[in-house]
Parts: sequence; structure tokens; C-alpha cells
Amino acid sequence: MYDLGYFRNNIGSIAARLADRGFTIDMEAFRELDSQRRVALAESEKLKAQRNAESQEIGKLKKAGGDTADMQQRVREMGELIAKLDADAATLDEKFSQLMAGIPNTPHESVPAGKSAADNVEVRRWGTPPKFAFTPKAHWDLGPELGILDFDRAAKITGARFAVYMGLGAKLERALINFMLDVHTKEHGYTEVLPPFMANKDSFYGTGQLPKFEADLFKLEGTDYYLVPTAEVPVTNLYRNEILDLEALPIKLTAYTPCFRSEAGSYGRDVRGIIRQHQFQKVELVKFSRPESSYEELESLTRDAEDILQRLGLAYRTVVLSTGDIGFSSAKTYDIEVWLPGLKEYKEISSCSNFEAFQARRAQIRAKSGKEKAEFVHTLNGSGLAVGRTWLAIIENYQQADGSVVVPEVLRPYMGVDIIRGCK
RNA sequence: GGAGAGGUGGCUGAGUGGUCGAAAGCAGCGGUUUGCUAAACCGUCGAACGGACUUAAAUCUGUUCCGGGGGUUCGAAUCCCCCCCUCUCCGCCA
Repeated sequence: MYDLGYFRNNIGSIAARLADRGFTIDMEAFRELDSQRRVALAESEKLKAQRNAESQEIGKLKKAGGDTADMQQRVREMGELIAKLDADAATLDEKFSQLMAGIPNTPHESVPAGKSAADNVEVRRWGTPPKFAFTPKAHWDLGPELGILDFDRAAKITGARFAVYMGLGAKLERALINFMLDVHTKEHGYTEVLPPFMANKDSFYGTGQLPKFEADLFKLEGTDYYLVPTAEVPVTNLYRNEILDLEALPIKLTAYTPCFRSEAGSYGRDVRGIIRQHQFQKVELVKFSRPESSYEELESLTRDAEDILQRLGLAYRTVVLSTGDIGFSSAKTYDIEVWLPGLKEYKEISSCSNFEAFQARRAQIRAKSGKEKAEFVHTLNGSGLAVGRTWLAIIENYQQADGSVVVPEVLRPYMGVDIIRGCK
């Protein structure tokens, strides 16, 4: 969501930048609706001013014992006219907000122009993909063989795109969650949050999933609640409609939640294994930043996420998404991609974004200090990390010739074992 | 699930049909006083969206906003209806 005044004055340059991401602003419609709406507003306001004045006059006259019947009649008719004008204005307003709510954020100037993911630019690489003296297996073979991952029974219990973790597999998931939360809270300065796993419409609107992306969500029947697709939703909305203390910024929060995604439109993509599931676990990083320092905060947030991979000894690369691949609400996004020997490719494991004031404006999250006017904060978030994909990265990268999996050093205190062997 | 009490500005809290965008206090901001700090005193202090003026800011002006939505009325924070949320008690439950 844009600041209306800013948008009006800069529509040309905004449109040019949005064209980079493949979005066309209907300028004609904007100008038309905007001016129609303003005219309607002015007209109705003028009448309201008149009504207010006359109503007050009636009050005074009545007190003085005068006859006000004629006046009352006239004002009543005025009221009917106002109701009609307001209805027109409301219709225009609704159309206008819909138009505005559907316009994506403007990419930051440092974001490379491009049409698709193919135009993303790698900014750095860390680690070396492991070399194997044998042909490494994919986790969808290794997991079931080790008896730590079960797709068939998950399908029986629920359906496709679900998994059951068993034994050390379940423990590895839990170890990763604890490890990530511990690093972020003890070493990176984040405060842990455990939010609700479902949220209401206003929250989804605030972070930008609604109204445009309802199809991606699971809605709970008989309620207005949706299952969270990421902790970004409940955690960013923690401060919706609040005015924060500017001095307290940045606020850094981390949260573990399951994430639920309908994955509509991704049929046939990543169908094997646990890469793309209807439910997965994630540790999320969220920041509320002063506007002037939000890009520094994006850098450090991305580094905080990368740090987890480094400690786990997993090779990765970081790319900056081009204008063609960046998300709806984001102004700049880094994807961190981990090396997967089974797939023989780098696969997204974290997405770190600066939304600038786009979400804050929708969610009314402001900050002020002293007499200063409250200003919208900048919101950021990133996965720190997607636990399921970290799980499979470990299984694939640390696999041995005999089918066992070595547990990374840092996870051993959490796992209580050094190696995962078949436990069928 | 049953019964009751509430939701007012950054916070606390008064206001039950017109003179209320809203008393008072706190916090904030500006100032006076003052070795420093503190205190005291004076002043100031809500937001959104329009319009005028302006390069802009400032200023002036209009409308709307007292949990959300609807209604009654010439006129609603105040009366009526629906919904949401919070608190207390009872029941149930991990």
C-alpha cells in the first residue's frame, strides 16, 4: 500500500519501476477514480457542513422557543441527498481501495531488473558442496530407508504433500528448531515469540496475503481464520494499529511455527520428498526498523540466517531476486539457496525481504519519539531457516556410503547421537 | 456454554441527545525560574481524508473518527439493533 499523496505525485516513476516487475498500473483508471472520488467527497462534505450549521441553528432556536419545523424538514431532505452522495462516494472509494491494494511494492533501486528467476543475481557463495565416492541419494529415498520419514502413512492419515517424521527423524526436526531459536536469541539478539498458528483477515491484509492471494491459504470452515502460511503474518501483526517508541527500534523477533500452504498452482512442482509440503516447520526472523536503517537491517538479517547454514556446515549461495521474481509486498529480497546433492542444485531455504513501509502502511504500524509525528516503520522478515528443507539438506549432505547420516557437530547436544542409522 | 461488567486521545479517566474532538491527570513538547539534577510555574499537545494558499513547509478551512457495522433523529461518544474484544463469577476442559 502506498502513501496516496506520494503515489499521486510520482505515479510516472512508480509505474516505470513496476513495469520492471511485470506489473502495469492502470493509470487511466487511477486518475479517473481518484478525481471522481475527490469530487464526490467534496460535494458531500460541502452539504454536510451546511447540515451541521443548520442543525446547530435549530438547536439554538429551539432553546429560544422558536418554531423550527420548516428548517427541520429542509435539513431532513438535505440528509437524504447526502446519503445518496455518500453511497456513490463509498462505491468509488471501494473500487479505489481495491485498485490500490492490488498494486505491488516498488522494488528498491539496487534490485536488478529482470523478467524472472533466471535474472536473479548471485551475490555470494559459502562452503563447498561435498564430494561423494558413491552416488548420493535423494532424501525421499534415504529418509524412508532409514525409517525416519514416511510418506505412505502420511497420505493415509491426511493426503498428498504431507509427511510423518519418525524416531531420530522427528528428533532432528526438533533439534533444528531448538538450535535455530537458541542461536538467534542468544547470539543474534532476537526475542522469541510463540504466536497463534491461525490469524484473522485483518492480519492477512496487513502483511499483504489478502486480498490477492487467498487461494494460497487454508481457511478454517465456519470461522474468519486462516492457518498461517508463515510466522511473518502473526508476528508482523503483533504491532498492528500501534505506535511504537522510535527509540526502541529495531525490534528483532524470532518465532517457530508450522506453516500451512495450499500450494494451489504448484501441482507437478517438487512433488517428490518434503521440499514442498502443505505443512512445514519454520523459524522466522522479523524486524521492525527505522526507515533510514532498514537496508542495513536487511543485510544483517540475511547474515543471521546464513549463519545457521554455516554452523551446520551446509554450502549455500545467496542471490538477490530480480524485479521479475520478487514478491508482491517486498522492495528487496535475498534468497539463500542451500546445496542439495540429491537434486544436484541450490534450492531456496530462506527468503529475506525488506518491505519498507508497504506492510506498515497496510497494518498501521508506526513509531514516534517525542513531539515528532508518528511515521511508518519498515518491516522485514526472513526464514531463519525453513526447518524441513534444512532437515533434508542435512540428510542429503551428510549421508554416508552405508546409508547412515552423520549428525553435524552443533546438533549433537540436541540429538544425543553422532549418527543416524537405520531404525526400522 | 451460562450470568454480569466494560471498551473514550500515547496512557489513566470524566462525559448519558446540541455549546464535545471530547474535562482532569500523567507522559511528551516549548518556555520561565534554577550551581547541576529535580521540583514549581506558564504555554502547548489526537488522527485520517479533502479544499485554499505555497516550490515546499507553515498556516487557514471542511469532513470524518469515542471497539466495528447498521438504525433512530434536524442533530449521536450519549438512544436502539447486530457483531467483535476484554474482565469477573459459574460450568467444562489440557
